[in-house]
Amino acid sequence: MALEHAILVSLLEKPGSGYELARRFERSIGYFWTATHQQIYRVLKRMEHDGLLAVREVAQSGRPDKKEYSVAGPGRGALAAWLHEPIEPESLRHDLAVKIRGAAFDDPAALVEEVERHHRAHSDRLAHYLAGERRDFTGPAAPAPLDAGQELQHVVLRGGIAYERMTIDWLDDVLATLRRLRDAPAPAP
Amino acid sequence: MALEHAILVSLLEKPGSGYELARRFERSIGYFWTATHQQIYRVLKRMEHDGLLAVREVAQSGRPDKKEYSVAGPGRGALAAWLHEPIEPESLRHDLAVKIRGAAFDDPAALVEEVERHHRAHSDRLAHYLAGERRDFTGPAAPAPLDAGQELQHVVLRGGIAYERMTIDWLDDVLATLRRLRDAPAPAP
DNA sequence: TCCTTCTATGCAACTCGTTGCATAAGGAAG
DNA sequence: CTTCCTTATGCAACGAGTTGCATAGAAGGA
Repeated sequence: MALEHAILVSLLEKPGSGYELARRFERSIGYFWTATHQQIYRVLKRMEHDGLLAVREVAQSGRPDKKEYSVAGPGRGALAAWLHEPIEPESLRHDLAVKIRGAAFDDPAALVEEVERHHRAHSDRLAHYLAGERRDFTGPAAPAPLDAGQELQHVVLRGGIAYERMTIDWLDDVLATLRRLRDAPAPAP
Repeated sequence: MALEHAILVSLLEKPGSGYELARRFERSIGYFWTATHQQIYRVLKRMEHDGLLAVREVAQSGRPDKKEYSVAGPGRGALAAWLHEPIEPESLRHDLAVKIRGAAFDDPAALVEEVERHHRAHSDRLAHYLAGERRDFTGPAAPAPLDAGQELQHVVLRGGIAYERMTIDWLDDVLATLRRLRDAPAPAP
């Protein structure tokens, strides 16, 4: 049910349509929770039916009409209730780690290219996060002082930055290990 | 389909029953991929039906019989094929981050306890990983030199250790931010 | 003696999430 | 003029994952 809560937070930060939410889930909020537009539309419909959200039909010129969703009173209540109940520390789902352990039963060197691809992807994300941090929080165009909401968004973004930095360092470690296994003769078991 | 591959890797490392796999998914492999016993039993059945796995009924004394699964030829092939096809860099699902952003619309201070709980859980996991590293890879009882499979298991474990260290540092940052927001008067928007 | 825990497997019902497809109007590129 | 991209919403089918429950023998503690 965490998608519901992510939607509530995003709509509290700024009301918007399903389409707009889907795009936010490719950026910002999506760094910590992903969803496709299908899922978002379905959940929005259910949440509106349950009275958590209010809809407003917005006619637009030059583009299709949209339904703008905003959080209703019970939606705020549902979010508050969730915030006060404890959640389990998340567990990772890291398929690359599975692949690396699997490489022992195949050719470890064949993974080098794949790991390099991931390395580039994480470097790109890091650059993107750092640009966002300068733009919204630490650069000259950023508001000062920050309000509570911005402070919290910033600390979450710092988590994303720390995650990408850690991952990049680890992928360097993985690459060094794969290359060592490729170049060194395998020791007898 | 990544659960299939995680199961293949785990069974190649050591054949075992569904029950044993479920316990491995609470430790070792489960640090990077989680699954309940229901899912494991269902997927094992399907994989056996598809010819990826072989089963052997093992009678035991003093406990129920078990079905020991091992990887069949086509299973090895399926794993190799997966290893050679590129996968998308994973995206996080971090509900605590959603909660932190949501705290802007509730009481940020109310999250302190929850974040401290997560801090303790991650510290415990880190201690657990470090103990495993000493036992299997760096301590006096560890084999030397390590073979390729052990080197790869070690680099994956180093990733888990780096992740926990990074998370603990970030949670310290989160706690400092929450306490600052609690103690400082909110600046006018 | 009863109650719980451990080993071991499984069904049924449900929600969550993905993939493929469909529609429809406007604008930009070729 | 056609093709592609963007905005905007949605259905249908499937696969992934969770939750609750059931069974059953052996061991161990209250």
